[in-house]
Amino acid sequence: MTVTNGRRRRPTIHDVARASGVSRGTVSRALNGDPYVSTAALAAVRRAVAETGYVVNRNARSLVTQRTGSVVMVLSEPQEKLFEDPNFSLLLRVASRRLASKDVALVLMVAGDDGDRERVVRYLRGGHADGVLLLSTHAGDPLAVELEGLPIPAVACGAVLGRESMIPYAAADDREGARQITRYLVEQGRKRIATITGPLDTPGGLNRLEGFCDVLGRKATKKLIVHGDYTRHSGEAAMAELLSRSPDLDAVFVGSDLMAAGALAALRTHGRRVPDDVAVGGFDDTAIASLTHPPLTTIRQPLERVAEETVRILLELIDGAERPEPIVLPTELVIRESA
Amino acid sequence: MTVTNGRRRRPTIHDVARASGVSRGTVSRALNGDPYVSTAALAAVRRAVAETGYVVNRNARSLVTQRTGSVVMVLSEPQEKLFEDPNFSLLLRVASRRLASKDVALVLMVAGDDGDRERVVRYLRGGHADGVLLLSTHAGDPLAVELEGLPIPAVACGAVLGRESMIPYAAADDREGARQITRYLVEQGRKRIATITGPLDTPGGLNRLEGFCDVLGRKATKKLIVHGDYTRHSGEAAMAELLSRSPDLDAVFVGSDLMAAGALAALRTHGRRVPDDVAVGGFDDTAIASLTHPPLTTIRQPLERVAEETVRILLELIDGAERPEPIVLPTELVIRESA
DNA sequence: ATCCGCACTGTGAACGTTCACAGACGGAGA
DNA sequence: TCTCCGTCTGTGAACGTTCACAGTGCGGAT
Repeated sequence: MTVTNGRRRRPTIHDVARASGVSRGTVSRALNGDPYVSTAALAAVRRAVAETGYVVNRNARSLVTQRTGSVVMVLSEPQEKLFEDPNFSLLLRVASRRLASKDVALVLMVAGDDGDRERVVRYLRGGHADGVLLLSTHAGDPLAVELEGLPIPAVACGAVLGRESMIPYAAADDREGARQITRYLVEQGRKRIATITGPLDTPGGLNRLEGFCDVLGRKATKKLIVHGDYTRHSGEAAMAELLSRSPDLDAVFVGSDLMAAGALAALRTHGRRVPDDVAVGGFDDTAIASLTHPPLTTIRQPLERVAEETVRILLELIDGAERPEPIVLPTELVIRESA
Repeated sequence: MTVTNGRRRRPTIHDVARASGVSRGTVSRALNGDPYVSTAALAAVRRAVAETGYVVNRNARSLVTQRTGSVVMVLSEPQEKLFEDPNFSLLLRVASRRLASKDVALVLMVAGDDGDRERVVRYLRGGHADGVLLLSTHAGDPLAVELEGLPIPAVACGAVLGRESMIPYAAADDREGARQITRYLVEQGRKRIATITGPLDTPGGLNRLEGFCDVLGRKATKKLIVHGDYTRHSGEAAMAELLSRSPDLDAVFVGSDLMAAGALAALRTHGRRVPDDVAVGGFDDTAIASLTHPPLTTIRQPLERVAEETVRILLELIDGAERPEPIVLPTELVIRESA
């Protein structure tokens, strides 16, 4: 319990060995749960550790084990976009918790431009992490390709388009979620249903559009499909575009809550009542969904579970497991007032 | 440029030494910018590094230098609260960028409960980081005290109440910001101005209340002050409470945008028009502020600069600088429609 | 009585760096 | 010619672990 050490130096395993009257090796074994340690030795070591305030030096350990006990979370978000994404904090929080419980440190790196990316690769090539967690990686992201050349397991949170077979992932079932809400709009008797998608190089953009088309079939004409970039502003612009193309539309499925908030603003500007004239469906069920007027009917993603599964897969991979199947988790329709 | 190494083993400094025809020591010197290296040797080393794809092993380096090249960011947010805080992503992003440019890794740890806290302290005591960045640390957080016992510099993003003199920080000028918006409400001719504060164990809670009182003086009666906890829901409840206490109030300064969104909902429920009957002022200028109806008049915090300064201070401290003065940065009134 | 295996322990080497030290070389000053 | 100094280089030791190996002692089977 002696917290303040008289010396400047931190206690080492030698100090513990001396204090407990056993050898370095035995201390190491006791600390790492090796079964071949007598109960007497174990107790002595425990006491000595408490006495000296010893904490293992991970650097020294890593040096010999070639394991770092840390993973990197890479955000490959081009610009400040991330800042607008409320899902991110949650993902980060869950992952960090999960990893901490296994005593694995979480290093965060942002890979916005080429320089960033190079830094990430250098860090990983240097062997400073045991694994990589990929967040919001777009189709064609060069990082995904570079990662495959490294002897370090990588798992994505949400599929990396075009690399689904190379990089394992856990994700929400975007396509089925889009089907759920589109079906709901149809059941409500809506006849002319449009959609505002996210960027088509993201799974959320592509898969949700596909789900939309699955339900509407040939009714999903080009005229009723506009693309946004997940920002509120793009939702507003896309909605205006849709209204000018098809003034008689009576419903719109928007690929994210934030864009839906923008769409609601545009609808108001154009004098449409929601949901009377136009029903609006969102996606994500972030905090924003209940803040809008009217509150959004939307699709809840099981983000906590996505994060948990992503981490689980990565840890298993680090422990030498074989490449797992992707995990796709069900979504849920949340009915509020906008549809 | 040889990316794929025939062997499994990563190249070490010995490999570079062999490839460049100089000794280990010279390679090390060349890599670390020691002036006593001939230009010929330097060039040879550079070439060999490129050839072998060598990356320094930080563990080995740390082992001898006693420096890790990484800092920990600790979020001491009790529950899922963080999830609701849109400032967090921004802070994280800026800090991560800033540190990356100095080749310092950012390790993220959440300190929600005692177990978490113990883990953080153990990690730091183990010497695994050169410094600590504190985020949203409340007054009386035991972590702040424990940190003072460690030989590792810590800097807070936003003051740690009660420890201002012990833990350096950079923060927005909460008090003056609150004065700005309260003054604005007064200038608009509002007579009975209430406030909803954040928790008083946070600087945002305490200082903004003080700024409010600075302007209103004895007019700031207990009856017109209610406390929330930064959640939307608490803002709604607080507003209802205020309306029942003082039905004739004509303005309210709410300590955060999210709570203000809740307050707006309560006002609507009670049939008050905003800003006609009651003017509402927020604080933060997060994305939410422009999503509400009407959009919020609020105070913008210079969060990017706060993050930058926090990181700067920490890095200087790590490099051996003396304890610096706290940095307080000016806020800005953003006028929208709610007041 | 001898031998074997089991439970446990101690020791030397290795992991990949940096750092302090000592030495080599060449040119300038005596 | 000799010495000295400044520049540059190589080498051994150290950082704090883990791991493989080589014991030791003891109880039970032969």
